[in-house]
Order: sequence, then structure tokens, then C-alpha cells
Amino acid sequence: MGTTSKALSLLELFSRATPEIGLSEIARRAGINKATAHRLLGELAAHGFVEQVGPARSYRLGPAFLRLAALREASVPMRDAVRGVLRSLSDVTGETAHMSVLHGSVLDTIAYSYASAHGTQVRMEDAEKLLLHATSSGLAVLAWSAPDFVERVLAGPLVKRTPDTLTDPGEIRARLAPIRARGFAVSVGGFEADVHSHAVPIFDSASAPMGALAVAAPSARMCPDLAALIQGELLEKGARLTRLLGGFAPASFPAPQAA
Amino acid sequence: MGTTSKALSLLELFSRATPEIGLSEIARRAGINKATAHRLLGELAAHGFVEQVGPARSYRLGPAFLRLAALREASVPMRDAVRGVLRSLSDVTGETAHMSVLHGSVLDTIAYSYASAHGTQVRMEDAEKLLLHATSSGLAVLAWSAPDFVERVLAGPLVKRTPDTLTDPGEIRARLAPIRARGFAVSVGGFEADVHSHAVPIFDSASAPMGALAVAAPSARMCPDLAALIQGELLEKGARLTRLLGGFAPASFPAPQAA
DNA sequence: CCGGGCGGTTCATTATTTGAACCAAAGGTT
DNA sequence: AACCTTTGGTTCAAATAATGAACCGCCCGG
Repeated sequence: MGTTSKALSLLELFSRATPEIGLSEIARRAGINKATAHRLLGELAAHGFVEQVGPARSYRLGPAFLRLAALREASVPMRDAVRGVLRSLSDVTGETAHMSVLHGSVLDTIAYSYASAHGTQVRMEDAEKLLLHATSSGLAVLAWSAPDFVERVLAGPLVKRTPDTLTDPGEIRARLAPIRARGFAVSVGGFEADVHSHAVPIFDSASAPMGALAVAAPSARMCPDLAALIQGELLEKGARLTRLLGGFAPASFPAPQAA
Repeated sequence: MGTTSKALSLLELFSRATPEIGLSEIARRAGINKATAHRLLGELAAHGFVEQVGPARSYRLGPAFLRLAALREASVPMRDAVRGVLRSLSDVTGETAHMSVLHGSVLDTIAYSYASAHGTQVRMEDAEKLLLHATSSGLAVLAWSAPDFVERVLAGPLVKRTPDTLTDPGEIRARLAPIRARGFAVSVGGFEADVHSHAVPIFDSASAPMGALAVAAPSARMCPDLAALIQGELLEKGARLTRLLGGFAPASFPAPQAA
């Protein structure tokens, strides 16, 4: 791994749960020397990627991301399209909708939308990184991924997040064909207990799955009617989002109008 | 300069005008070897900071900024506050409002808002980086900056962007005291010809100027009434924004209610 | 069919990164 | 108040990683 990668990986340490971290803690979590961490953070800070704050001189993500995210949006409008789709999904289904994009072998949640209807909602604040084998979003992505990528994921350690998490490679592999046939994936309590979620893949311009659109509901509220509603909405909105982002569903993807 | 800084500075090459750049072009503009650029871009790409696109394999800013900008917003809510203030500023004044933050010795424009009123508007798309000596925003920041920082800026090369750009260190120095007394800075055609702009500084939690809030109007439309309106609005909205961002105006800052 | 541009790769040379040991300062505990 | 631990930050010789000229194969226009 290059020096630059080490520096960039320091940025991965920040999360909603830990938005500010001290020097020693960063070095410890990243598994690098304190002096090295200090120098790398200095370089990141010079470019506005991190900044120091407070009397403890803790580090947090810097202001450069405002500018760069705006620039990214200018060249690849995505946020607005995603937001609109999520809003309408959560409105219609009355449940939490979220979108995540593939990053290495995990899914990063980039946006979510809560419904105003119910008191209980599946919350997404603490689910920034989704595991491919443990979520409906992950299964949706795997189902349309290249076989060697799937095998690499299934070969790696499959963390058992909950008692219901699928960790048997064979079982997961067997689930992918039905997902491909129906166009969406389902997970019941695989990531968080008592959460029933549906997901459809979103494709890029090369027809490769680049992420997933999902609706998560409390298991207690799931029923055939709600499931049918969510599935129909996801297939329709997923197809629309893929188009909005300039992507194409592969020819093998089931036609959305097939009810 | 460290290796990491070189990699990060590649990100500065992207702009609204050039959102996608090829490998050779990147190496040329950054003044580094093609092989080096290739390796650095590879590391950036592995973390989602850039991505390759199209048959030409050009590079553009990557999707990681969506996630990181969202995280930055979660720890330092800024964008929403800025947006709201800008919107109301451009509505009330009928002119273009913009916000920029200090980054080294330039100002990065992070957001702007156009008014719906006039056909002619000062456009901000091509003004991502503002020079401190040539803009009202820059003068507003300089007026409340530490003397050694001011001297360092005035010592450096002062680019003459237009015939009206101030480039005499002595003259600029002399302008800062009146700015401090009134609370806002003015620039007439110093950055773009025929643009008349006003700006107030925005302060951070240490009462240091972290950026500026500005209103830019075509010179032809400027008159005493409009100037008075803009000045009053800027002082009020600037004070509010400083507070919204968790900052504090220094004791020396003129009270906004002093009409 | 020939340049000349492109993206990407190789490998010996070189300069940069690295980390143990070291500060001074700031709590916590006895 | 003496002590221990941990904090952010610094130093410098040793070791590792970055570097760039030359090199592909490719595609496009002449």
C-alpha cells in the first residue's frame, strides 16, 4: 500500500459516531506510528481535508469536501436525483428508503429518507457501511455482479451480524438466481434484528451494479400487501434512477412492467 | 512537499470548466511524471476520490465526496445555513449573493444564489477561487486577519486581474482601517470589470475570519440606495451566519444595529 | 502506412517515508 | 504534592517507497 493510500484511509476513520478523533487515537486505529499519522494529517490539513478543533486539537473532516462534493455534483448530478426518488419512495411506502453505492466490497450509504407516517422507523444513522452478504442491498448487488467478484466476497470472512445473518456461501449463492429472476432482493433481520428490507440494484453506464436502492421496514409491520407495494415501487423507481444516473440495466434484468 | 500532498493537489485540477481530464494532461498540468500521476491516480481511485470514465479513460472526481461531504455536514452543519442566508440575501437585494471560505491564501467559493429579478446577473460559475487583494470578500477577510498574514499576502505577487485591481500594497493596507470601521468591504471592478461587490467577514469560533459573505451587482445598476440596502443586509445576515456556524465576531467588530 | 498522440508499464536510481525514543503539558490517582 | 499515565508533537538514522526515462501497444488523422 502506498503512502497516499495510508493518508486517505485515515479519512475512513471518521463517522457519524466518531466525528472527531485525537492524534494518538487515529494512529492506534489506523495501526500506524504516531509520528507518521501526524505528518499525514498535516498534509491532509494543508489541503482542507481535515482540520483541528478545540483545546484538545482533535481532528475532524475538513471544509474541502464542500467544494469537491459540489464539483462532483456539477459533473455527475446524482444527489438531487437520488433525493427525489428516495423522498417519493418513503412517501408512498411509509417506510425508510435508502441508497448505497458499491465501494470495494462494502456498500456506502449516501442518502436516506424517512417517512412521516409511523412512529417507529428503521433508522439509518448508524448504518453507513452495509455488508454485501448481510443486507438486501448487498444481495441485490451480488446477484448482478461478475462471478469472480461474488466468489471473492463469499470467500472472505462473512460476519454474523445477527442470528439470522446468512453466512453459508452455498446458501447465499443459491439465493442469487431467484433474485435475478424477480429483480429484487429480500433480507429479514440479516443486518439488524427485526428489520425487513427489500432492495433493487442500480446500474452504471457499463450495466454493472454500482449500488442499490432499498426500503427497510420493521418486521412487525411487514405483510403481503406492503411487500407487494414495496416491490413494485422499488422496481419502478430503481429503473428510473438507473436511467437518471446515466446507467443501463443489463438485458437480463426482468422488465419492470412484468407484474 | 510530501507525496500525499502531490496526490491531493491533483484533485485541485478539476473544475467546472474541466470536469474530466486525461492522464497525460493531468501529468502535464501538475508538472509531474506520467508514471507518477498514474500511480497517484490509482491510489485516489482505490478510495473513490477519482474515477475513470468513457472510452478515453479520462479521470473525474469520484463518488467518495458524496459520503464525506455528508459526514462533514453531520459534524459541522454549514451548507444548509449558508444556503438559507444566501437565498434570502439574493431575494432581498435582487443581486447575486455568494459565500467563500479561506483556504491558504485564496478564497474558495462554496455556494452562491442568483436573484430571479433581473435579466443580467453576476455569474459565479467561473469564479471558484477568489484572490484576497482583488475582491471585496478578500479585503473583508484581510481587514480582520493577523498582521503577519496580511503582510505575507501583500508581499506575494498581486495579480492585476483588471485595470482596476489594487496591486499597491500600501494602498491596500490603507483601505483596511476604513473597512474595519464600517464592517464591510467594497470592490469596484477589481476582479471582473463592471462588477460592484460588497462583502462582510464571517468569523470562526476563535473570532478569526474564516470566509466572507458577499453581494455582487453589475456596476451599471449600483446606486446609493442599492448600496445602502446591500450593506445593511450584509451586516445583519453576516452576523447571523457567524452565529449559525458557531463563530463569534471579535469585540472590535462594529455593532450591526449601528445604522 | 506512417507519424504522433494516447493510456499504461517497467526497473534502476533516488529521495522520501518511517518509527523508536524523546519532549513538555495536561489530567487522574494515591 | 508527588506520581503515573496519556495527551499532542518532534527528532533523526535506517529503511522503504516514490520517481522518471524509456518502453509498450493502441488508435486516429494524414
